[in-house]
Amino acid sequence: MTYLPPAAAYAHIKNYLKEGLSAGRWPPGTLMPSESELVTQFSVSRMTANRAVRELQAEGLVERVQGVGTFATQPYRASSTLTIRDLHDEITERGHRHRSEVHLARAEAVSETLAQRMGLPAGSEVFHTLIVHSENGVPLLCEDRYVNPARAPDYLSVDFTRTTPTNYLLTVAPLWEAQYSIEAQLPTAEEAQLLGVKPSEPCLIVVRRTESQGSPITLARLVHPGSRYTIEGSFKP
Amino acid sequence: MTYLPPAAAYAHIKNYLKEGLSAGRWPPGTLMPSESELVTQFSVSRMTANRAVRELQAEGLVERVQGVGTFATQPYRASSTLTIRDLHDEITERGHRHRSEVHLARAEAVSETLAQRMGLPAGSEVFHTLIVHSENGVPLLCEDRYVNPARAPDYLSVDFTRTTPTNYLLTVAPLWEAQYSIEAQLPTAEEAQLLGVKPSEPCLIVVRRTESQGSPITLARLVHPGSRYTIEGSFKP
DNA sequence: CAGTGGTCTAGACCACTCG
DNA sequence: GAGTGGTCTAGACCACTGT
Repeated sequence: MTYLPPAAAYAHIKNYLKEGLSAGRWPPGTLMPSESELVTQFSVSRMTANRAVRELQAEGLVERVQGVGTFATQPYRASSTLTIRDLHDEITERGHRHRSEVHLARAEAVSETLAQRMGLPAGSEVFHTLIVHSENGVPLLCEDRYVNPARAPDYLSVDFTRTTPTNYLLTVAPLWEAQYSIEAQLPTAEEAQLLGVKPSEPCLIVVRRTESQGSPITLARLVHPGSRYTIEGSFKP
Repeated sequence: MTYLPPAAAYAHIKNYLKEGLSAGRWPPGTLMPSESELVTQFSVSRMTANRAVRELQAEGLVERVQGVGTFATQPYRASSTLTIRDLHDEITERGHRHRSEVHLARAEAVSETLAQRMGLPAGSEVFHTLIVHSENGVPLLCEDRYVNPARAPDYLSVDFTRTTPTNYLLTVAPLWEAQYSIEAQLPTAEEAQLLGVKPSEPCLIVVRRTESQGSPITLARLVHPGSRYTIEGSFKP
């Protein structure tokens, strides 16, 4: 979106509708102008009006029902774009030094519960890594990760002091889907020791499971010391 | 998107490009097919090819540069849609009972630091509420909130045992922008007491600042007991 | 200059929903 | 049947980038 001749017509229409929504005309659930109304009101072709409304739909501001009309949405779903970044990039972008310590990297037989959580057949093998990431020498993340060998057969041969599992897995299987949970917990004794924090230090724990095209890729438990790490973000509707 | 005649042409093209990206053709940064190439390859009009590529751009899968071409993106930005839900809806959707206890609701003069954090002029007044939300009688959230009176003059007269501040503020000022941070911390002594947890219990703390059209709306500190609450979500690229 | 993306038009056909 | 959204076309003009 670099080309903005004083203003594109579809953008005009989008603005008009957005401001109207913001101002409370068209309360949630009410009918909004139809495409043909916009066509006459703004003297544009239908494709242009359509694009404006379709983009609002993609942004979640309106709902459209074929044969019926366009409706303002209940905006409590204020969805946002949470950017999951690779910790390595985050650190180096701050101009700091990132280092990884690999404490474990091996193949294991899956336990029953793990097989279930990952969606793997019982009795199969998984790759298991335990890596501590630090920023300028300060431990920032303890990453306990299981990987589906079928999706990343060379995983164990990767040098994780040079790249991160996240980064590597993105090259092997881009375009994934993920479920995550974020919670506050005390670390396990081992995690506390690896991170160099007291066992009583609250930690921010992200559990993330990713899959691609229906088959699981990885399950990771990311433990951050609460005193050293926060997730930040912003969103616009 | 209810109407899918066997398959829309633009969707065909999107799929073709997505699968190619997923398969590793067009590694990150490389040039992708131009619109005119897609036009001949798929026998469609340029508008149709354009729509396919434009939607991929909106999804963050490609970058486009006018006069140059379309490029595959570095996918480490795996952006997602984090849905900020109203706790009341979340609880009632589980079939449980939500109750709010209002511990504080008054106007105050802003402190200097608060004025700065909210982006308000020093010396002005703000509304301040402190509400504890519980699910089936168990405290789940301690909500400490400051509100800009200019944006919600009737805020203090709202009955917060019947609606939530989030809900009310959405009706007053829809379409907002927000910055948030998520961290793990110990609660303050007051918060621990209000939530009925030990002061040593890790808490998930979300600090959210919202504004709309450049003027601040509210600043909230949401404290959840770590043992009772997790943020969950999923995303697809 | 040729090639790219950014936008727009004036039609068109279709599927769906409602009265 | 009238009105809605969903899609598509075959052109067009423009701005930008490279060589």
